[in-house]
Amino acid sequence: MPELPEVETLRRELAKVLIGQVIKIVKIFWPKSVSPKNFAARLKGAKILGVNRRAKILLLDLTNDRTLAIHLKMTGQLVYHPLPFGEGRGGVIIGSHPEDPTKYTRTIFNFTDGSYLYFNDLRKFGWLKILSADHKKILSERHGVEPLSPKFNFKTFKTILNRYPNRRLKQTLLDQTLIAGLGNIYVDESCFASRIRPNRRIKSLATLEIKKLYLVIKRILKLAIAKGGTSARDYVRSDGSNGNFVPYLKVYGRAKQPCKICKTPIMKIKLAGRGTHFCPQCQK
DNA sequence: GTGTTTGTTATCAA
DNA sequence: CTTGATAACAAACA
Repeated sequence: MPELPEVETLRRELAKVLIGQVIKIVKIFWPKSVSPKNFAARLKGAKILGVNRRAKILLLDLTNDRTLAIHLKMTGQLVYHPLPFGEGRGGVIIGSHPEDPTKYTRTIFNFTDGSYLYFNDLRKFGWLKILSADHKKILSERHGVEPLSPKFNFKTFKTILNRYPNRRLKQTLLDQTLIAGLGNIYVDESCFASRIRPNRRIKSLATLEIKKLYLVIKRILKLAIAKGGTSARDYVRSDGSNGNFVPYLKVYGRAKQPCKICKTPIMKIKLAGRGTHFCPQCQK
């Protein structure tokens, strides 16, 4: 369930270790995850010039004006190993580590300095694509505003919401073509923090409610990034460790548990096809 | 065997 | 065009 804060955490961590790396070997264990067909051959010898993010997609900018785009979907992981197994690490040969390759490792990148990047993905929904500059632009244009960019101001947000006035709030917040990067966790958390029920129709929202929602979306995303993201299930950081945002979750994954504000049991319903958590007392 | 988990796209229906 | 629902992708877990 990597959403914006999780992918941004990975982007920051991987930028530190991947920029300047040259790809030596690519091993593919699940070919359906990658494209085009000559994926490995195309990447061999490519140098990583930049590590960026658009929506929930990680973008490794390469030489030759190509970009390796990575979407983790629900269960994808990117784990970086500074040194090959059995070597280095203080000269000590060590056994299995939590971040070692698993039965869910779908692709391995080996760099010329001996380090590795693993793409793990239990459910095989994630993908890795080599994009031309044109296709990268198309990909970007398919997505809406970045909620942490200066372009995401209150006026813009109101305009975006009003695009579909009859939708339920949650459906619009999840719509990647309108706002890029929110997923099930941060939508539920933002609705709670703004005290708005996620099933409210957009057109019923008061200006003050929209203002509150606008502010809490930015606040929650920033805090979640600062904590390294939410490891509710499969997501891990680039060193294999967990993110630290779970203790800050107020409704997501807390069905039937007492609301942290009023003690009322958190309700869980199905909305926009997704499990949706809210406090029936605090949220109106 | 059943329902649930979720990001995204496709498809169908009103 | 809007909206809502469902399936598909795939695997694990209760």
